Amino acid sequence: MAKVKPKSNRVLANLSSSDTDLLATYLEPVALELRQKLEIPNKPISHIYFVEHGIVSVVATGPRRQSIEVGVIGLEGYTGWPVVMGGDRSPLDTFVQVAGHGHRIASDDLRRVMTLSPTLVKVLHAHVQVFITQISQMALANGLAKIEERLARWLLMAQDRMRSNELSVTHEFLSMMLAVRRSGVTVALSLLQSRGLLNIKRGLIVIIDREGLETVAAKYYGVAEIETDRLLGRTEVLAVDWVAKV
Amino acid sequence: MAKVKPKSNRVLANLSSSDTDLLATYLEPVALELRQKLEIPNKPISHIYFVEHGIVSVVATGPRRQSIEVGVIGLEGYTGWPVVMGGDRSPLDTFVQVAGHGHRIASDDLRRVMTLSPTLVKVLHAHVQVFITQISQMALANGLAKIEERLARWLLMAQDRMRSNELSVTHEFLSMMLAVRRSGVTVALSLLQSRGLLNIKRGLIVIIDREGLETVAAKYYGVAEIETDRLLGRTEVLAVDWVAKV
DNA sequence: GATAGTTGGTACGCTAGCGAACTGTGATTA
DNA sequence: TAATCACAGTTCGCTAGCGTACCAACTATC
Repeated sequence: MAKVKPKSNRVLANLSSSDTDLLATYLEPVALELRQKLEIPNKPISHIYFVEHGIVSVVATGPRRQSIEVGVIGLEGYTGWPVVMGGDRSPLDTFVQVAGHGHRIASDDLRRVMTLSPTLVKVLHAHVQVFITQISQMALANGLAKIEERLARWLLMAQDRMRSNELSVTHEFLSMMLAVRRSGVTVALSLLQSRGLLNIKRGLIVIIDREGLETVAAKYYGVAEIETDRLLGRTEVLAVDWVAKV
Repeated sequence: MAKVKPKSNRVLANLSSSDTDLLATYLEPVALELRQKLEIPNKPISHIYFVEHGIVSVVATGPRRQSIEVGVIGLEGYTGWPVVMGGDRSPLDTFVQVAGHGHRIASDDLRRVMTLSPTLVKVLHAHVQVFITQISQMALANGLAKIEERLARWLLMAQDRMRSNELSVTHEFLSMMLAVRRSGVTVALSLLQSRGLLNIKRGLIVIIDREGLETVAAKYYGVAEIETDRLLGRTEVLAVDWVAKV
């Protein structure tokens, strides 16, 4: 059987080789299709997805059918934290925001494997800590930041995960994630462009001045990222994503 | 040694009797003084506090020294989730918002005890799930709700934890928790009072019509509470708080 | 009972962001 | 090549909430 040893996912990259082998038996490579739903609110979670490329959004829905993004998962993490915490569901939506690929494991398999390896559990828990920090920063930004600040923050977080200056997203889409008007996004983006921080193309945003964006995003960006580096290591990109293993 | 078997805390109430005994050795009763800091951002957490009476606030700080509440802990939970998750700190502030009492355990003791009892860990994890849900609902409310809705939500959550219709809080204090103007709180409270949902006294808010408040708070309130009941049991008040144990 | 401090009510002009609409423009398909 | 459609830019009047300030009322203290 040709097993795969994925290394671009920072959680998987932190596993010992024996834990990697243990998981590898159950991990299954998957494509992450745009808009694919990985979890349905209040329904049992079938699989845990370790993202290697692409972005997954975790979204909460309020009254009036409005939704807002509360968390983002990319190559630094995995979906399905309730399973890791002994549960099987959450009230949140989870879907693919930027198509990509990754590996997944069935919830039951993960539950079984977790009982076998405390060191594996430790690494999985590290990302839960990161994720809690990220949500709390999202609560902070949603409550206090202006649109342009939240936008800068979003772009930085997306760039971190995509490892690319070019982000294929529409204003319409961003307006849904931030829960603001579409034209509000257009105005804020124009502002950032006029300051030379990025270039707007149709359906594409090109980041030119990352440091400038960080200045705009102020302290709304960075806290969760420091936690990620602290808990999952400063794994600064691994160019080689896949290593075949016979 | 006179050990105490606290029952008003919903996490402790969910423990098996052997886990209760295990913890009891290390648990120490503590008063929770108003404004007492239980955790300092980015510093090691010394103790985990199981709240039995009172309210603890978890707060994130942004640029311009502004802060906003991202979570609340009362008799349904405990502070110090990073320790349970294998860490030792978080970037968040944690302090006593309404004075009360509880039990605490040193972080190192908890770490040790957790290695001895998987069933204990399971119960501790249940509250982490609840807490994540709560923060995500906070991110939702901060992003989409109006002041009066957030206020109604806050009052309901406080009432749940204090088990009382009377809440001793000032408008000034509420304005800090919600990160809005003090006078914004006054106006919103007046509105709620004019609808007959509550009475405003100096330094005191008396809830008259809880259901009315729930209507105002709409879907911003309730999701986290359902999770709490689901994961920690519908422990509807235990009038007797303390059971002495020789 | 006088005084000082805390808390709450109100008002003013201002800004960010809203909802709704209309227009332009690049991309795609017929 | 024309028609269509998704996407982006802009405008209008409007609302929620802001910052600031001032004053009233209650509380505590001397």
